[in-house]
Amino acid sequence: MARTRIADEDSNYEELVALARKAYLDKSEHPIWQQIYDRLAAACRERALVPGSRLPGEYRLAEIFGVNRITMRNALGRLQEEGLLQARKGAGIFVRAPAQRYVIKDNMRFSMSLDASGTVTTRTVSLHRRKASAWAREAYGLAAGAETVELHRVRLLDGNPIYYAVKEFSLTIFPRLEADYAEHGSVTRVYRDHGVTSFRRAETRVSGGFADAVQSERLTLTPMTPVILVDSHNTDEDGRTIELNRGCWPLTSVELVFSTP
Amino acid sequence: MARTRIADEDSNYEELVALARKAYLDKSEHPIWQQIYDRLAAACRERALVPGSRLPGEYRLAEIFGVNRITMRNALGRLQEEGLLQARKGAGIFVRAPAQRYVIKDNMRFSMSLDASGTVTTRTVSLHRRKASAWAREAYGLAAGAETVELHRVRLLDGNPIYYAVKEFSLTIFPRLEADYAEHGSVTRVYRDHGVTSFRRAETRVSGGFADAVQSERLTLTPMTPVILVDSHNTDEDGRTIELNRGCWPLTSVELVFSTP
DNA sequence: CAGTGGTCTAGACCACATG
DNA sequence: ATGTGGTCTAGACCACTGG
Repeated sequence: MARTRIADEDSNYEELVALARKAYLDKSEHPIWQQIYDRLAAACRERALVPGSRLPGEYRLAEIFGVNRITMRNALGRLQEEGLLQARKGAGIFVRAPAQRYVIKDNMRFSMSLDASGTVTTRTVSLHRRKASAWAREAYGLAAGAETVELHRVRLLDGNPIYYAVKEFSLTIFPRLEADYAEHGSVTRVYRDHGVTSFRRAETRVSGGFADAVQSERLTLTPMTPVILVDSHNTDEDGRTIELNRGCWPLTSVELVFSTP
Repeated sequence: MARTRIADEDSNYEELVALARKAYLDKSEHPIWQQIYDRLAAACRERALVPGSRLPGEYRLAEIFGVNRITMRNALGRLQEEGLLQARKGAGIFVRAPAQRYVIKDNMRFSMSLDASGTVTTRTVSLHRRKASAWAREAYGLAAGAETVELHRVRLLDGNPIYYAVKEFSLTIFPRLEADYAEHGSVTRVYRDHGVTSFRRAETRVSGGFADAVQSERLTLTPMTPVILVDSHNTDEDGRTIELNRGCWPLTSVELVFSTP
């Protein structure tokens, strides 16, 4: 593994030197940092820089591109905002997968379905009890001290995280949730095992914000990166709320489609 | 007018001095720029800094807060990203209205309705013909050289721009659009005058991006600020597409709600 | 411990908007 | 003509990550 990483870094190095070779345009019209940004952004999107691999350090990069470290940082900062790179203090700068734009159809009847060209997998981060949130208390009609179950999951496209969601369930509705989910790893399976055969997306709220520490870690983004937030809840056929969900996407990685049936 | 602006700037100055008076916390835990950012963000949200007014220059601000100009710029940069401030080269730094989060309900039957605590007004930026876009050619079934009409509008809350939209119409469907809209300033009126009495939102696509030059100017944002983009189209009762719309919101200013009837 | 990214300072030149 | 924000350089110290 370390073997391939080194190979990746080496191939990155050559690619970067090639990118830096071209002369800069007149800097009064196009700032140097923007030209560097453009070249790196293009390289990321073309996968000329290997997703998951590490870049040389900032001093080295500045040297390669023939600019001051601060100028280099300016370019790197924008690339992080767009989710093309992720810098980790003490560790280095890593190439993220370029943001393919996902198309998510929310048909208001079932859960979101996802159109993607790659392979989508799900990783369960944690499943644990907590004191019910205010949202949950209201939606499920719980008393102040009640417990709920929180499920944290990350969706990955070809191994790259693109969606982080936190779900909160009522133990009154799904008493065997923990064992059930642990065994099958599926929420719809939990539904079925508790007699819920039909459900629908009752409401979806979309807003924007900036990734907090947890969200940025899960999505391998630099903290404070802009994200799209999705709050939603599902109801069963009787109109009872059975699931609360709060999801988070890198800003440019998703396109949510709402259409009439 | 210049009178009140000066008064605003003076009151800003005193507020800023007050904000800078408090000692900074240990900077190894909380970076100085972040502490300055926090204080200014809070002041903007409380409207302690007057929306629309100008701040002192960066050198002066740095002096007030007792830091280097670059450190000050770091804080100011984040505030611009969040749409709390707007810097204009050569002109100064201006206070934007704090981003109240709007709740927009899209019920899939009529056009979006907007819940806001203030007064919403609409400003028409331009109405002109253009060569049909690819999107319009496909949606309206137009030939390659066909003309369409483009309408640019800005929505304001209490005078502050929060939404910028570009609509593209077919002249085949609305031949008298230009005169009609010029006279009444209403799209639904244009619909009615052309015999369209019932219509619905057929599809809404939500995504994220970064404001281009035009969008940032219309929304009084600093260029490259993150925004939420909304593409949608309306159809008449026969299912024929009659309107294409591309809208743009400052990232944290809107919450789009999609719910089942 | 060495190397990394994060922060901060100091000083300089430029293009632009405004009066 | 002046002052503005935008850019760039040079050098420094820190906290963190990793081997």
